[in-house]
Amino acid sequence: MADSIGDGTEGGGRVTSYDVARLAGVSQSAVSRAFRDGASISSALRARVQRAARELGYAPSNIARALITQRSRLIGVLVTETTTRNTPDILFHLGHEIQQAGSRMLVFTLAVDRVDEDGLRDLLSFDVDGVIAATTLAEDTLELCARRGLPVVLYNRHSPAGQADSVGCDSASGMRLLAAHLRQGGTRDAAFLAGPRGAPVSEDRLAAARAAFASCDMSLRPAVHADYSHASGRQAAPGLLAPRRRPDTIVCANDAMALGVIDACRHDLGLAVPGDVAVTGFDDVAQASWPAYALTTLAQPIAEQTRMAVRMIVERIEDSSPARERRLLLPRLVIRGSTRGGHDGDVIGRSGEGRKEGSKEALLS
Amino acid sequence: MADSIGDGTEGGGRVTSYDVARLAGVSQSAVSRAFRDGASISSALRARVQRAARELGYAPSNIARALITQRSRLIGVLVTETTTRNTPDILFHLGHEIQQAGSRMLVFTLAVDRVDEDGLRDLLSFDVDGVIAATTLAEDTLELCARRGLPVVLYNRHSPAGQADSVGCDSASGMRLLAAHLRQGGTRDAAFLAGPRGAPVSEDRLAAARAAFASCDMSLRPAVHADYSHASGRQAAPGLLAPRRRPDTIVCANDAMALGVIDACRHDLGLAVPGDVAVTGFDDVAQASWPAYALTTLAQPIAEQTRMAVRMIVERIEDSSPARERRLLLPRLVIRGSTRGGHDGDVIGRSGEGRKEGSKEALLS
DNA sequence: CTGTTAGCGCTTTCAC
DNA sequence: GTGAAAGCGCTAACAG
Repeated sequence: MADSIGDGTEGGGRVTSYDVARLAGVSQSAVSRAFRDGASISSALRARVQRAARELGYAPSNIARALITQRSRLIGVLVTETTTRNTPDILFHLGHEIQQAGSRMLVFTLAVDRVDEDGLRDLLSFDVDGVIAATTLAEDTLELCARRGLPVVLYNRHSPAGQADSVGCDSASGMRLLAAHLRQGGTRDAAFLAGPRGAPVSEDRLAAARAAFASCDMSLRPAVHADYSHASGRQAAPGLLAPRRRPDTIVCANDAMALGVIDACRHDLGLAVPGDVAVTGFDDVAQASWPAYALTTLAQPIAEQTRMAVRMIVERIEDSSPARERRLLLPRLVIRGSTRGGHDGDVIGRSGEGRKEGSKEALLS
Repeated sequence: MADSIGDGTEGGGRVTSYDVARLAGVSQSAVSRAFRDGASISSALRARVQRAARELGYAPSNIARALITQRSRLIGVLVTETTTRNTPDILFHLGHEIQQAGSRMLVFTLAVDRVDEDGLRDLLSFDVDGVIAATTLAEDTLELCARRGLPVVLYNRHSPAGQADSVGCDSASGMRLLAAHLRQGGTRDAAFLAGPRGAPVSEDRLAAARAAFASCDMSLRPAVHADYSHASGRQAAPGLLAPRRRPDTIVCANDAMALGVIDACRHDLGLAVPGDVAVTGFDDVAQASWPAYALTTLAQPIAEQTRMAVRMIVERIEDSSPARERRLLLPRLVIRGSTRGGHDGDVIGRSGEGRKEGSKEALLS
């Protein structure tokens, strides 16, 4: 019985639509149509072709198809090592969503957060249909993409000049939630542990924190910079918490650093969290919920954000209209044991759609 | 000055080698040769072509090239959600190494650890040059791949029938190191927390532990199964540690579960680690070294293993000889605070190349 | 609904 | 070292 792929005897090259056509006694077009839904072909013919195809173990070549359709079904995903390491869920969900959309994720991991012309050429060279970038892209690079007709969606950053669509997390509203919570817990003197200087996500969160704290009449010291990693957070802690003038709260730009700070407090400095110092993060990575840390943090709605990013890129690929929009989803405040006050496990705010801006769109909220 | 990609005026379609040829006043072949190193072309001509190319922002299409060369420069990487979540470093390093090798990683994330014929067809359809699979592939599926001429390298598992190359971690030698260490620390009665029933990595590690413990005259209770996650480890702990007949040591099949067990001990059950119970893991993920856990574990040499996997797949792609080999790299025992005895921070064993088996190769060690 | 024809963007003989 | 022509595996008009 002809039951499986590759019953064809030889061990050699690719099985082509031509082979299938011959075996089924039909034209190549028939084979082509049999493998594309919505094509006008009788179900009888389709069945015949399918049978011949599975007998030979035929699978249409995406590459050949791409050459003619101008759609590779490849989505380029740009990430830094930092993202891969500290927020692996982003990559995971992106892959999942892209797969759902019938495409595949081609991962470009950048050692440094900077895409130059070579990088762009690389992307173009692999014929990706679109790019989702969780990395920094200079405005002129974005312009080149636009000129090339290569859709780009920025993840957790945006193009001030509106040269690309973007989806991000509304840190402003998140930080307002956090500031209110901290205030209630008695925070008087908070320090901010930022990511690398100039890192968009960190800058955004820092600015948001500053604004939120100001409007709550709380002080926020000048930011100290680390590199987003647990180790760097742990390392920055002694300086941040010098006995002389120790802050009562440390707000971190991401969870990994916050976890490092907590470890430093308890294991290096002999400080109790949240007794001596409260610590907060941002992202809500898996480890934040582990009882050893119980980190109060703002949950970046990764599932929603990635879903949105993929939706946007798919739309742009189909549309290619140059309309640019910026979507901001709302983070939730997840209160756990690393801060004072509130009930452990409380979740404040609803994640999901927040604001939507764009050349064509009005502000929603 | 013609300094950057896309100075070409229009915003339209792709720039082809034909366009470049016309601008440079040469043939298409010349353009082709200018972009392939080792092609016979004068440096003068090459320079002229390059200039025209960058003026137009031309980048050769990998797809068109692939169609003729039969090399897509795409490596399919098969992973389960579990791997992505619990050992993100594998994916990260794989991507890194593949990129180094001049190819790109096409990620296929599987919801369940099982590749069937459809999955295979999918892979073939995307014209990957080869596959690195950190997932279960049935022997007959492997045979189909072989028949198709699709090279496959198995990661952390192997084909008993030798139908694919593989690279893994020598858990047997690792467990011997661990058993010796535990014995020294006074372990008398150890339990094993395994991953899902039938999961190859877990089965392998369990068998290795059993053998190692036996040869040290230590007992190892029948395995309890969880699902590799922190949550599942935490959940399994109460059963594992029932007061009646509590084991003095829990050996876990991976770090994530071990971390969950530690959390359960300290926060749910009021047990001290390692005072009341010692806990060990496997993998040495980032969190294992965080002071809140200080998990004694066997370090899977991910960097070496992924490098080896990529080297092997590249060789097979170039060679296509059907020789199959199995490589086992050595894990290191990293002693930290979750076990008794030994000095915190001690590292036992050298990671790196261990055994190498294969139809053509002799056993090395 | 089905087959025939042309051609996607590139590389590769083969002449020169 | 360089150009002309053919063709990779498929889809997209176009007839019938």
